[in-house]
Amino acid sequence: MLDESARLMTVLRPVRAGNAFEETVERLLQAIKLGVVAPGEKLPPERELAVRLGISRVTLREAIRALQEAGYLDVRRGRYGGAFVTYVPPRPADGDLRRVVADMGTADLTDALTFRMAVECGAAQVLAGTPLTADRRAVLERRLADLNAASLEDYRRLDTAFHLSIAELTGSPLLAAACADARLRVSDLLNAIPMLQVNLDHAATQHRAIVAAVVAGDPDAARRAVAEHLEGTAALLRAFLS
Amino acid sequence: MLDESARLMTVLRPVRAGNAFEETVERLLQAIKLGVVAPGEKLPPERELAVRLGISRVTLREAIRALQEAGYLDVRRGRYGGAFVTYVPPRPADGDLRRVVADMGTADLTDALTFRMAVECGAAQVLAGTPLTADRRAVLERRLADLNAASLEDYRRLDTAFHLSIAELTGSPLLAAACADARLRVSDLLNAIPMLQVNLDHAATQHRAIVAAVVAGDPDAARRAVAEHLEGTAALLRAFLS
DNA sequence: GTTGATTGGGCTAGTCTCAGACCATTGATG
DNA sequence: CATCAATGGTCTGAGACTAGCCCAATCAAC
Repeated sequence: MLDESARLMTVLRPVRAGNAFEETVERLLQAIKLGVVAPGEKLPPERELAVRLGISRVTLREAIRALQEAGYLDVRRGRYGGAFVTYVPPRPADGDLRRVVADMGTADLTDALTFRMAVECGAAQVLAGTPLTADRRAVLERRLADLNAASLEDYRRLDTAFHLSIAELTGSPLLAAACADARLRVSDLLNAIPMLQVNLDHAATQHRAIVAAVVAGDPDAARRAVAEHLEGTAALLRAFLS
Repeated sequence: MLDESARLMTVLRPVRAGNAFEETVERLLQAIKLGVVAPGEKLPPERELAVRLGISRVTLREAIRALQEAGYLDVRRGRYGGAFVTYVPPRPADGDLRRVVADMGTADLTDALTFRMAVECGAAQVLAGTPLTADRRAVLERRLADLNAASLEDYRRLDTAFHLSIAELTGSPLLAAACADARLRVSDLLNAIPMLQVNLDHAATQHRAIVAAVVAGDPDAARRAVAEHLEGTAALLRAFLS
């Protein structure tokens, strides 16, 4: 990765990650696992969703059927029907984390963690560096409050919502997409980490620090706060690499 | 973008940017415009390139033919033949910038600038935050020296190389790809900006500051140095939005 | 109940894309 | 000058994907 060919690797990477079906399954799984569509809610109607995803309804339906058979969705016909999310993130059990880490491979893991660190810090910095309108500030503080009031059941979903809103509030779709992508790549890991009260308290303090720095308009502090927050996760995961 | 639906927009975005042909043209144009394949050099052989891009040779050849007809490539048959890059970035003329900005639209422009700011600052921060081996440090300083010694003809290409090596040196392919993507989205803009000596001198100072901060292992300073550097470009472009 | 709007289910004809094989050209090498 | 390896040029049959259409089920409203 040190020589001239690094950029060839970067730019001449695969144009498509797989076929349309696979990519669609992946994308829907994103929406479900990131909690964009919460358990009990339903996906948009097939026709609308197909347009949004830029694929045909046939392909979308194949993907939905795969997720249905895998137990993520419950599809019901007729008016007020739809594809309802049944997936509830399982409570992490001992050994889950080690298994997930082993499944990913150390290279992908460090790549994902590095990527997440860069884009989330960048997003926080950018957001802190621009004047925050009152309503945007309200959104951020609302997400923080929601997260602090969350049950264990909802915690990961609302944590995701909080983190992603930082990127969304910058107003850059590209940045929001990058952060969503980064989050997804570590979501299996996060779901496998036991949620201990001491860790949650620690995270809550860090979340408040992030919001405070953003509201104060201090890019350096925002960057540091996010970095510190993510470093906690990274350090925990790195312990499993040795 | 402030409500719940922001994440729906983010996650349920199009699965594919277009058909395989269009995406391939775009990707090859990246390689050419970013100077990954310099003028006079040739692309890898079709068979190899098709495998790398994950597409069929037929589709790749259609893309190559399009770029040939558009004047970017000169394709020669036989041994030692290949698709040679003929494109040389044109010297910016007055009015180019205004036209390019108008073509992009203000929304896409601010999106691209914001995205670039976030990922490049994030990359510099990450790189500064990890111990730099001697050879990696040498690569970075080599790129800086190359850039400082560049002719006007080579400047943009080597500037790209310098900026991208920061992301590449983090060792994260995802981050490298994000930075390459960000750079590409502003490359037409950068190419339309007249290269004035005073600006080049200014940029050179900032580039040195970035390298110094990275080498010193100071993430905050690195982040600030990159932010300041990119802010110059952004400010110049924003002037065309009013 | 009947109706009507909304939603999933399914079919078909046509286009895009692919894998693989074979042909044509070039030019360094012996 | 003949050879041959590397490279672009071309064809074909199969599979993936799409657009558009109509059918079937459901359920609130009347």
